[in-house]
Amino acid sequence: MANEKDRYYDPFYYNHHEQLNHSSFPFFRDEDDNNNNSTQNLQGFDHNNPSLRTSFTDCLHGSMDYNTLSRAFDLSCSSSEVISSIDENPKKPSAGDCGNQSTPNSSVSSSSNEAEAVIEEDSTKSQKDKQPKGCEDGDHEKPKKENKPKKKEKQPREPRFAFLTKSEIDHLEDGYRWRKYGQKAVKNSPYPRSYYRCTSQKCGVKKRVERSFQDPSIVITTYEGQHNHHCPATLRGSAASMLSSPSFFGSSYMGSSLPQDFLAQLLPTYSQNEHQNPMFHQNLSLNLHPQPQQHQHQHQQQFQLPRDYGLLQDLLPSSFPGKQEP
DNA sequence: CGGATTTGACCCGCGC
DNA sequence: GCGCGGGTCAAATCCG
Repeated sequence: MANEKDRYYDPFYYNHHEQLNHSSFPFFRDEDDNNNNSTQNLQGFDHNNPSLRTSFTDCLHGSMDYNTLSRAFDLSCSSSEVISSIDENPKKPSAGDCGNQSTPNSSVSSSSNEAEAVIEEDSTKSQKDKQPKGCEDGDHEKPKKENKPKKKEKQPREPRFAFLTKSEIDHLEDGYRWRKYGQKAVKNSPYPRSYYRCTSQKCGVKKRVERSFQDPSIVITTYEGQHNHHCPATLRGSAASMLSSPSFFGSSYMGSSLPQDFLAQLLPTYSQNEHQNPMFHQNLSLNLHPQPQQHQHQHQQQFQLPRDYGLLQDLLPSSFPGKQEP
């Protein structure tokens, strides 16, 4: 079914419709201002332009994981490799609060390995998963399924972000601890889909991991929700604390020359911590110019631009390559 | 022994 | 209403 919903939902839609490629990829904003702005191509963003590629990727270079960036950009946390973000939500999700992070849109992530795309899935599907069916509501000791929880009111699902990652590792390390709670065979795919939940108490973040059957080297990781706690296993030191701070962007960096200044400062700091960052060892070797050299980089890293590219545009200095002039 | 994973069963939404 | 498929539960099992 190639309806609009699937179009946004299915990562492969973009691959197959070449809306998502290295020369242009769309950014969907989950704005109320919907639709006219629902798609935003990165005019002037030439991924083949080395200077541009490096300007952004360099900064994130191998040293930042998606958690870091997502925090920095007020995103939900997720794992590796991201290049672009697509929001299928025609309307503002406004959910996924889980606490502090409330600034909408914008999604940036970095990762290891070579990412193909990032898609924010929508919350229109069922949300029965919102609450555990048969859990603690007292009256059904024989929980197992026959508890008809009297029509839970339709509660919007958390925004979801799907990451396409080129990796041989299914479950990519992202610094958070996950517990697998399910696995399902995927229709038309020999590869199963795994379901994980954040092990942190009161953190309802979930993620699904599956491998593309069309390109088995690609792992599709879908995050749902936002962590309401700090990443337990990642960034230590200054970069971590800086990025973890909700006020980070709200302070001196906001509204100024964000990417270059911010990233320029960030990178060195973080790089010092490379050896401390577990992710770095695992899959953060970076290849800024993906070329036939995969043999030496089993995992390559790229990252994604903020989902709300428009917002980023505002923050970009005019000298930033690829910045759109108003 | 406690936590994580596996896995079959079940629930639920959706399309026909 | 029925079947399908996605998502979740929870008992069993594994593992450090």
